[in-house]
Amino acid sequence: MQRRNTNQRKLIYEVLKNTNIHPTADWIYEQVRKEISNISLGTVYRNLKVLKEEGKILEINDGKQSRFDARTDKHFHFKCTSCAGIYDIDKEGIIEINDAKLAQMGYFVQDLDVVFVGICYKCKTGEN
Amino acid sequence: MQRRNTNQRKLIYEVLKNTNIHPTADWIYEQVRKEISNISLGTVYRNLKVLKEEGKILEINDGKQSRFDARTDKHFHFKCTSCAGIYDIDKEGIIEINDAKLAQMGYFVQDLDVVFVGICYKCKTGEN
DNA sequence: CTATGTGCAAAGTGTTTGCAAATTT
DNA sequence: AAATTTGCAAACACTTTGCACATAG
Repeated sequence: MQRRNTNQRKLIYEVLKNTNIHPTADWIYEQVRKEISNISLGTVYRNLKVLKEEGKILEINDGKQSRFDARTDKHFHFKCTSCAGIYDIDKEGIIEINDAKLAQMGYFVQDLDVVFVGICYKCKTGEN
Repeated sequence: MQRRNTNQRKLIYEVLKNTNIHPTADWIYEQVRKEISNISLGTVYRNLKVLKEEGKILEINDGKQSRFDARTDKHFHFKCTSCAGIYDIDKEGIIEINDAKLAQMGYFVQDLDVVFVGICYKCKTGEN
């Protein structure tokens, strides 16, 4: 399939690249609406799906809603139980995995989803 | 709130304890229906919520559906991309986490969700 | 007896889709 | 010109909820 580079698609991707809050489709829709006021939510969903297929963005499953992330290099997430914020955690030096043991058990790991759950600095110190 | 031990609740919990497939609410509903034929899906959802509040079961978020797990001790999951099965992975000797570094970064970790994604033995060897 | 739980059906929420018109290439 | 994409609204899938009746304690 020969993809087109529509304004809608470009802008949706731009909006997502310029935030680090891992937004929902609805949040992206509201942002994009500021520029393309008659865009529909369906178009946002369709383009997020396309961008995901192209490997340009990731879908994060957070409860019943999907969130999206334009950062596609391998990294982890931290979810604050107080403010519900999702933060990026660089991979390096955080986790060590025993792949050999997993393979021995019959699980051939290709990917890894890690979500740390806890309290972020702001919430802990009452800065909010 | 003073909880009652209804047949519905007991059976839902039993069904979930006796499987390791991390079923959906609907699967549980179908099983329970074999014994209590007029139970409603709403009752299944309500009781799963109660059991979760009581800490007896866990809710696992898998795409748009919730799955449930009566195993509440700390463990990880492996999700096969081929058969979509979810398997339990014992915690021991699988992962090493640098909590100190995370705390240093301002993330105070209380819990950890890990999902390994890959191919299970059965799918890899074509046993299915 | 009374607070808690149930079955039912309707409503809610996030997401997807069919279609005719519009747009990209 | 042809194929892709759009806006719109309706449809969908999963989950929650209001209510009158039932039941555990």
